[in-house]
Amino acid sequence: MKKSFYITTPIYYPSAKLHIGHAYCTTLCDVLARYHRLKGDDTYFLTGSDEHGMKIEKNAALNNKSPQEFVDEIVVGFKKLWKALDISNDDYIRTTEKRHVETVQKIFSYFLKNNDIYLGEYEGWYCKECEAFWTDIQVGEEHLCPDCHRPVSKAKEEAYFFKTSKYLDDLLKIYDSNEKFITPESRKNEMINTFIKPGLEDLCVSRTSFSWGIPVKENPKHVIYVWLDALVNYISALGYLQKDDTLFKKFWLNDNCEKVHVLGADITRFHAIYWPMFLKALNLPLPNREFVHGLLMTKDGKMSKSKGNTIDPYPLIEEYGVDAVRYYLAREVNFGSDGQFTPEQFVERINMDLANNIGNLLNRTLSMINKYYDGVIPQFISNINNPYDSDLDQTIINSVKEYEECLNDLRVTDALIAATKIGARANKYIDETTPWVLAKQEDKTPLQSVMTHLAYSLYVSAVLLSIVLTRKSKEILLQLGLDGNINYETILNQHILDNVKINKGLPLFPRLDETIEVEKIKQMMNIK
RNA sequence: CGCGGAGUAGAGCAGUCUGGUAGCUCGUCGGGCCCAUAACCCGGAGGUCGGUGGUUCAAAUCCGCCCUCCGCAACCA
Repeated sequence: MKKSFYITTPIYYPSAKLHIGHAYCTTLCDVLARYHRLKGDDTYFLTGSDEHGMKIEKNAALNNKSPQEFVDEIVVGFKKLWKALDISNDDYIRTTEKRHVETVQKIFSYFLKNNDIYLGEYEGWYCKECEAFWTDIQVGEEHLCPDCHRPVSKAKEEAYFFKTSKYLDDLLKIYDSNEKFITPESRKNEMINTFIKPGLEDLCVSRTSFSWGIPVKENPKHVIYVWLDALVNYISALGYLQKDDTLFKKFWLNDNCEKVHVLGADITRFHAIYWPMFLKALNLPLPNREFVHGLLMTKDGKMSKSKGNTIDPYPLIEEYGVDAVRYYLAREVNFGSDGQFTPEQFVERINMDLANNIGNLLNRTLSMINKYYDGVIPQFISNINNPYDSDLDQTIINSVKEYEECLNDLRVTDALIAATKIGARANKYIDETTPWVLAKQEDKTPLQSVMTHLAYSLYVSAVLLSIVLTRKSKEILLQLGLDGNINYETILNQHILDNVKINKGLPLFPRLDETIEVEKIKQMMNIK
């Protein structure tokens, strides 16, 4: 049976402009989605926005707009950024859309009927800012919100609650049975130590203190509180409890479909604890993996408006191209740990991996094919007397294998390291075989094997990197004389370039002058 | 003692689970090559692995204590 793959980003909150940190997360998901499509898996990639809540209501009022107008405008900006970054999402879910609202309401009603949700009066420590209730242990002796450290106060409010106790055993079983359900593992331990061991409270799933939300049908003065609303996007977008639920059946209900949520550490709790419980209560399958990605920070620490150190992805895309930005994001920071954005590293990464390695390899190879073979790649042959040929062949096979293993395990960074090994090996191969010497020999067989090996190495590199270099990979194939279509099935076909007329063009990635470009980027960063 | 992460060559990191000649990328210095985008290839220098005490024949790696930095609380993946 054909494999399928469903991947989601968090749905971003439209209260401010997106910065490179959001681009980071979305790009990683996009790379994974493109990989699975490339491999021929049935793939569905979802992103979207989480548009309800008190903060939106407030911000809209400050701007003299209705909440809907307010979010509509911001969401246009979100979509524009994803387009600029070549994000290949199959759908974009907005929690204010009818399809989502209806699904959430149906789920809420079902939970009510099923006794998973009850109307209670909560008396507890309430943090107004976080819109959250906390336990005695959690607020401590000083009665501070464990989340925002502001003072909390005893509050009583009529509210609906989800009975977490009913599903706690299920949750622990999930953790035990699937080691990779939440990764990195430290995130799972954090959940257990911080929230489960101290005693998990029932989750408050409605609010009466604001109105910008999905109304509870049975009791319209309540709106459904953020997490029951937001998390459901992952299935409402597929048509769950809607007239047309083809996608939901095809992906979510499909045992052969790997379902992956990528998320930030700040929302781990909701994804790791409540989302599995909701799904259990609905008797639905669980996602296979919840991957908590690291933060892309600057030297001043985490990016934030107040620090003035946020980085807008647009100027970077304009100046260096979408391929370079995507490559930087996918390669620089080890997926799962925090990383630092510095202008120096940005420029260095592009120069080393893209200009010097793959770009220069293409340029020097095509020059030689022009010079020695009038621009036509000869038939692929291997020189048995040349140990370097078999070594390069082996490197390619190993790299492809490693690339697949890494991506199957969501390790994007490692996969790219594997992919760029081919270019590095091929550059070395040129020095080892000295084709300019071979060209002077009468027997052209050795030269032929070198040139065809180089061309093929470039072909494989282009295909592997196509999930990141959405445009330049095609460019490589075009310069090699192919039509620019990426096809993974032919990746191990060494004869794909036999007798193809190359079409040498400009350097793929011009080498950047570090001093000048670092200065430029620093200026971009100062335009707060 | 709030929770969590981190301290390894000039920079950024891997290695720590499963103790046993300290590794990668970049920079730097020297050499090579000339097909190429001052690129590519080879070699050298550079680290008492935050500190300290312990376990051990042996510790970056295991255990104890201490120090420093960062994130989780303000619009913020």
